[in-house]
Amino acid sequence: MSKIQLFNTIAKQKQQLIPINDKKVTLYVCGPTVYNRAHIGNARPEVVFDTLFRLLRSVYGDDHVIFARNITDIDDKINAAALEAGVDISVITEKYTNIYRADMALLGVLPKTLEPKVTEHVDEIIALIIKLEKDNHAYETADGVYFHVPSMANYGRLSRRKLEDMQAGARVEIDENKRNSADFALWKKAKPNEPSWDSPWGKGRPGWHIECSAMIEKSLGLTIDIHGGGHDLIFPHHENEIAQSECAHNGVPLANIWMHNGMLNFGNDKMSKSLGNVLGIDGLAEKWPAEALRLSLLSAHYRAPLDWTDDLISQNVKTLDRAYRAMDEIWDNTIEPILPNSIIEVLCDDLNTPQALAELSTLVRNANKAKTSDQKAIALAELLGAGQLLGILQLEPKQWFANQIGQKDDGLTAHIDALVKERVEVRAAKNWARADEIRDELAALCVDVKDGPEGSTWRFVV
RNA sequence: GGCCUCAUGGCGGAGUGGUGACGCAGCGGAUUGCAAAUCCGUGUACCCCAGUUCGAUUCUGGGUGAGGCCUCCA
Repeated sequence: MSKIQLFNTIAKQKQQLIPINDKKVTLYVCGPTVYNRAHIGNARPEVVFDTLFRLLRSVYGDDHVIFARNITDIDDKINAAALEAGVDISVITEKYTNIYRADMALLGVLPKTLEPKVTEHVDEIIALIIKLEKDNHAYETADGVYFHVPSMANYGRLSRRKLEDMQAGARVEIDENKRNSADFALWKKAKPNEPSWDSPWGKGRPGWHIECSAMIEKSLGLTIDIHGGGHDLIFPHHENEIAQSECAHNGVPLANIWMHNGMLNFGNDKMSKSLGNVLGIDGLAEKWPAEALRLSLLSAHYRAPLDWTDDLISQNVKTLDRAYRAMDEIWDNTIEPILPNSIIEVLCDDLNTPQALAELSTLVRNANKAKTSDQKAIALAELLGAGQLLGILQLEPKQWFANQIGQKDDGLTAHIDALVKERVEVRAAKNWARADEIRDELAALCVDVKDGPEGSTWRFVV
């Protein structure tokens, strides 16, 4: 069995993944708050951890990996959106949950094993808070229940922060309700007309961090193998998850390996709604093949920041085009995928996707050089397997090329066939002028003709 | 102010204590009626200054530059 090395944020180095139970490898990634559409930045952790999921499944078996990603469906921003639209929060959350799932499916992200929601775990959240309060890690105030950070001796392990340092640089306003400025809300008491749930502290709703602690405990156990999310979640979100869970569980670690993906950069400007440069997945997918968006997200190592540019996407469209062209030449829909060891090996080294793409280009070259039917069958099988691991190259090549210029009607295809047929005839008559003229006409239709000893073939190009 | 990343050719982007992947673009060749595609070959790079070392892009220290977090933003 392949050994998987992963960079553990908490240890600041690569460590071998040793599952607590290799028949039940557990992975949890923080998911979206469903109050609007997802942008491409939200997609990076989805695509990165989906690739990890695919690798884990290939190593431990499809049925032995449990991947949970939550849906946060209780939140101030959801309340605001619901209030503005004059509807119940469930209308907002259901709408955007469905859109989110559809967007991720577009990017080749596999469905999760579990998709816990906050609204379905309010009881567990309350139980956890009661436990923390009983053990003097939490206290009630006029507006809620807070976790008392100084009650945890080793708080700050993940983000390497010291309580004193944080207070020195604290920019948060002093909250008279809190005993310490670092304390954070476990439960917020409801203001009039806010959506709320009953609790021992009256009507209210959970704080931000507690949901993940409760959902992990219920769905996956006290300690999970891998916990992932964006780099920006290290503090305070993951730090606080650790605090809540470990204080409630007598110090039992919440996760053995913490993984964090780097942020996407957008030129000089941070993507923000006020700048109007938020790149939605739906908008990008109208302009580019979704598969190229996924490949672009995998083109840099997951921990590195990634500059998101049109040029990057365009380059990855070319990469896919080349791979599909190679597959098209040796296509046989009876071939079953073979997972190439070269790809598995580099992915096992902290998910080195750029190196995997280098291996992929070798596979493409092998496919182009394949002469015998055996060579072709193996080359195609390995390309399919590489695609399966990376979540790309899952279309039939013909479909990819057809998608490049949208839906084709039969009339156009017939027209192209006729032109190509005429061209074959004039070429046979060595009427090169007319042949070139027809090629120009075809080029205008985004059609590329290839002349070979056995006639001419054509395909759509970008 | 505190914590954390990063710095590789025209561009993107891996990796390594000793000939510096891979892709795109460029160039040469094969192939082609000419092309396209494909194959073969090829030039150009490791931020600066010290130190360790026979030897550093790779390790250590310092500097400079960029980014992230410290604000319920993936």
